[in-house]
Amino acid sequence: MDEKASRHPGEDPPKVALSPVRLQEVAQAAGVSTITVSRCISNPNRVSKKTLEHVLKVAATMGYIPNKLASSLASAKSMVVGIVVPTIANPIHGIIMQGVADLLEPAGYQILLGNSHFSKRNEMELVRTFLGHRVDGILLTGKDHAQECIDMLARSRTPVVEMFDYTPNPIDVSVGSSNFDAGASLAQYMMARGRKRFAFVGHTGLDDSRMMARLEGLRAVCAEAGLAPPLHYEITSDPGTPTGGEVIGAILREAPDIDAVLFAGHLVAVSAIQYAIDLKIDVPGRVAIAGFGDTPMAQWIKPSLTTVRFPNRETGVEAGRMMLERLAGRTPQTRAVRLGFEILSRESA
Amino acid sequence: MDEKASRHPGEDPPKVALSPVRLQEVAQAAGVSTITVSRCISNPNRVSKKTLEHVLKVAATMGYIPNKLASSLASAKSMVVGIVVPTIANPIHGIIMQGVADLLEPAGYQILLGNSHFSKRNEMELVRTFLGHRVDGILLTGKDHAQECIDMLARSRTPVVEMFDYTPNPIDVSVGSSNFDAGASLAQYMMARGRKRFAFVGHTGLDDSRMMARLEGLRAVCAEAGLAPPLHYEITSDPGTPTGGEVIGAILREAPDIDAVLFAGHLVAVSAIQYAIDLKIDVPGRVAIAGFGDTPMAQWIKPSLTTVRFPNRETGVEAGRMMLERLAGRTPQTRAVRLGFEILSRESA
DNA sequence: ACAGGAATGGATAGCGCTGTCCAAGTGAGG
DNA sequence: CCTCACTTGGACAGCGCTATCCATTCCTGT
Repeated sequence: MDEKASRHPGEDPPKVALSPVRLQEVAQAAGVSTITVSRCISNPNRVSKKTLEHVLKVAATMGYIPNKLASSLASAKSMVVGIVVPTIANPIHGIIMQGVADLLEPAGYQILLGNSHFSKRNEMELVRTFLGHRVDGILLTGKDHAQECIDMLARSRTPVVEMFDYTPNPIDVSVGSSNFDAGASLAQYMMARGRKRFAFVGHTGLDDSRMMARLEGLRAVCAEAGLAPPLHYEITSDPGTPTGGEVIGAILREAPDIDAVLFAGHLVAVSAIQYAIDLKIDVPGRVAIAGFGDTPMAQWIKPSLTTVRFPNRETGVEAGRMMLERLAGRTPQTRAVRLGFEILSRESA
Repeated sequence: MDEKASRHPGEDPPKVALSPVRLQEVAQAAGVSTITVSRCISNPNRVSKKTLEHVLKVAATMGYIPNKLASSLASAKSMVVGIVVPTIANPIHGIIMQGVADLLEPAGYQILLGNSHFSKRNEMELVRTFLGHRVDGILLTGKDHAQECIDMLARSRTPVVEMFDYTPNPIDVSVGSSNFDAGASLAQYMMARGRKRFAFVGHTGLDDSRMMARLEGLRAVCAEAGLAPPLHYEITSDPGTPTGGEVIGAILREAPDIDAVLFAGHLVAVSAIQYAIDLKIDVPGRVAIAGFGDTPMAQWIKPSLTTVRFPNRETGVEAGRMMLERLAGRTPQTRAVRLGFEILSRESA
């Protein structure tokens, strides 16, 4: 009926891949106009029940799958949100993403995923790509971003949720916990139990600013209490192969007055406890050990690990909720949501 | 110059969101045609160096971000691949995905992510959605899928990589390890060390068929060796809160001749060892304990856990490699790649 | 029986880009 | 100086869908 539908069966042999069924073909088969089929798919209540059922049946029979590319282009809504994490291999980000996904997927949004590998530059490139895909929203991990990235985001008017770290000045909206506060609280917890000389073990390099913020929190509390500034031991292990344990012996040898060691990661902290047991170091008698982040193992080990639990899943869920709000065109009254953390007081400190 | 470009500056006030710069506007500003700009973006070597530089500079100045929706629609190539995992919260899938992403991202592909929550029905819906987005390829976790999903995939002619489980009959191509073989190998390892009476602990419910396959492998080896069939203890804990430890006491009480316990998960196995120590059960003297899957903790615990290491990252990398092959239009000679596993012989068995 | 409005379906014109085909410019050889 | 191959840029026609506006139909109240 339309010359545009230049699919002359039999004229030339079908291409290698049989091209997918189009809206127009469904319309033709169902004896209605294209727009009616369109409405059946995306606006069912603008069509009578009878037509709807008929069209849907024809569409199903033909195996019709609407082309989202075309619909997104025409409607300027992609129903896709982009999310940037430093690395998916880290379960923390997996859990946060799961929280996000659990909110967004039921609402009909798809997730475009990108790994920044802790690089602001990569993050910016990912944001550019996402913007190219005309995502309806973008979730970013952390609070520090390239200025160019921030500008690009602002110009695009795309809803942005920054998550994980608490920041009072988000690009758009944000949700997270304060690592400075976590470090400070853990220090206070230790001091309340009589600890006076602190060491901090972690690698503050690549992993954005979180580790550093924890150390800063510890430092601030020590300074305020008139204690000696904490010793800082940098370890540069890949995740999964911590040498954190080895460092505990060295610390006690080099600085025997140390009576509390904070490990930036939970994995290192657990391994340190194991090492301490092997070395017959009394934990927490001789030295208290604590970490950041929780893991099942932390409670099974003897002595069990005192640590800070961050609400990762809650962060993801809240981030998803906020994104949904922004996607609906609303602006939440609190643009920066501060989530707490919990000191799990166990045996090691 | 073109009436179609109906953006009369100043005629009516700009809309709430300043609409993004279009190819045509860049072309106009650079004094070239639209197609030339298009080529500068996606086919730079079809344009003279001089024009290229000029156009790129203009585009950068204007903050031009090409609309991938439009380009994908026009070129029938989206540069997006979809990937379905049961849940991103599980680090195993995170690691596999990281492997996939490490191959695909540098090649310019974006990743559309979906969680099936262990449901074939959800998986099918995700596949349908992905197909709607006209992804260039789809990666699926596991080897069991809804028939309708398989048919849909076949009809679409989209490259498909099934990963994680080994299957000799993939929809398209596949890569993974055999859980049956892993169960069998671990059983043989145990038998070679004199173990005669086996128990298997795990929850074979939700988590697709992997746990079951491991048990089947164990069963087959027991049968072949003329041993009593293994006892099967079902535990139904959520991940992260295993009650695996508690079951070990019960097993030894109910079936005192058991001298080897296989745990379907590594987390449960580690917790079981902790419990065994508490209960003063001699491991591996009284009973050997082993698991599937490795975790840093497995080697730190005393006694350290004998377990099967699956090459998760390698699986992801190989899956990414195969996808890239298929995306390039090539079909690898081996359509089903069988990756091995490694029995990490440690102290607990 | 008939106006008035809701409910329903259709025609038209793009969304922003690229594939295809063609025109113009460029340089080497005769 | 002209022809021929080659390089470079452009015009045109869609990709498959939806927004907008318009034409029906169908029901209600008077």
